[in-house]
Amino acid sequence: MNCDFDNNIPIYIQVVKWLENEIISSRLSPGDKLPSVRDLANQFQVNPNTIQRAYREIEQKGLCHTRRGMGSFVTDDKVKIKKLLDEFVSKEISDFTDKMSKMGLSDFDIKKAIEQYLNKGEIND
Amino acid sequence: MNCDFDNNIPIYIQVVKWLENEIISSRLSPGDKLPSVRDLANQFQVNPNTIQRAYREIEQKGLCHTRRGMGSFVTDDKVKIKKLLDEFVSKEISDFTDKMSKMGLSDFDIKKAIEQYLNKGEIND
Amino acid sequence: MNCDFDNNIPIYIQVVKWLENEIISSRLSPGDKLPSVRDLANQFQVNPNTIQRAYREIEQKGLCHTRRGMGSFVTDDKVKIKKLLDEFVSKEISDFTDKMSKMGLSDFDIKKAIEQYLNKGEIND
Amino acid sequence: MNCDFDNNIPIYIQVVKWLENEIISSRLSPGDKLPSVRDLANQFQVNPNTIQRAYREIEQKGLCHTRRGMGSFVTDDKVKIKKLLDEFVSKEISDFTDKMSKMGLSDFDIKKAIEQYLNKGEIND
DNA sequence: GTGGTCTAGACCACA
DNA sequence: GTGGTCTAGACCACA
Repeated sequence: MNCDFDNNIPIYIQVVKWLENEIISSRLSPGDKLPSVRDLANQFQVNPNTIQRAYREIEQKGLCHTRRGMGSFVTDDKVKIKKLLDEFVSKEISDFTDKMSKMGLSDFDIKKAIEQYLNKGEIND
Repeated sequence: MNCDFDNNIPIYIQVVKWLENEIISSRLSPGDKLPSVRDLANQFQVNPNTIQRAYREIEQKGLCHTRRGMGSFVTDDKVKIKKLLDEFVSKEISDFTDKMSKMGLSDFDIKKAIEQYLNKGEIND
Repeated sequence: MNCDFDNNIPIYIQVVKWLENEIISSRLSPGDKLPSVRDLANQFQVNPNTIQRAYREIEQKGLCHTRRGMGSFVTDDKVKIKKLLDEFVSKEISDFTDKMSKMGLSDFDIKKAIEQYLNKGEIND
Repeated sequence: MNCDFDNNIPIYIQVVKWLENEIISSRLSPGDKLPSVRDLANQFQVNPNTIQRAYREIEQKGLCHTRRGMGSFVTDDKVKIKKLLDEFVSKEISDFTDKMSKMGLSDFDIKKAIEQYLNKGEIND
């Protein structure tokens, strides 16, 4: 994240996305404590209210639960997390291939472009 | 597009993206007349001011020019359009693979997932 | 309502309850425009943000939808409204009779007490 | 009670309500020893300070008195308890019928709904 | 320390 | 005019 918010999207939405990302990618595990509202506000240099709103949203989605005075914790529902991960990956793939198709790339072009991009990375490493 | 705007992003920005897309994908060719502000406002069911603003933006980017009383026309600068297309494709590919990597997919996983998705489409067609 | 909030319950929750009440009791009909955020804030003498939060909650519950720049409108889903009314009435009745039972009143006592209370009203009118 | 607190109301207030309820319903009789602060804190899984505060409140209302080293005891003032019971019942009845009226139920509807609800219980028992 | 609510007020998007 | 986001900062509930 590194605080580089897109100015055209509400900050709290971007924080929601970031938190969901942390959870479904397992960088935060079930039961883990999320950073405190104040800490994250400080880290991202935004108002605590903005962070709080983001936390409220992901709590409503059932991705975490809050214990007053103690903090917020990632849900223990591993099935839910897995399902969200699968949905996320599927959606990204279909969005990506759709965009490429609209730009005139054939399926073959798409596969080739991906492979070239990934191989380039391998050589660089 | 189909008028399904994301409520969290200014509509004029989404219209800009849509117009750029039309141009760099060659659905609108160099020299083609863009739809009139009124028509597009009507089609997207938004305020003409919003479309106006989008047109102003892509004109500033040099993607179109306006001729008084005649309308707006796609730039004739094919090199510029081609360059934008290449940049767009590169950016989408790197964004996509980055997201997949962050979700824990290896390069091999990514290629496989793409292939599966594309093959599925072939069978269905 | 008349602005007499219970100090022990968050104001926005009380506003949510009030709005739900207006809708399920049909004092506001499907499609009706809700008061503007600013107007209601003024009427209840609370901060617009507080009212906005209440509106956000009932929108999430599907009781209204918001059109930017135009206002919020009661949902057209009459079935949903009817269902909520039925649930509300059932819950109030069971809560009420439970409380009365816990206070030692028999079913007969409860019926009698209700009748006496209602008849008293009739005579007074 | 069963520890299912409403998160939107201070817990100590909910404990006060619960204790008053125990007393005016005669589940706790005049002179009876109230549970110790620690026991109740343990039973409700809340901080002892919270229970302490609730006890202070009902002591101020004259519903119990504390004897150093012995615990808290329900007041012996039966008249006071009876009066509170009557007030409670009256208030609940008028609140209930008011709510039902606001939902558009006539007096007849209210009586009928109560009777149906109570009869249903009888059959099930 | 940690979360929750609320206010006053700024500024933006859209009609 | 109408809704939406955000900030700075106060004050409360709970551990």
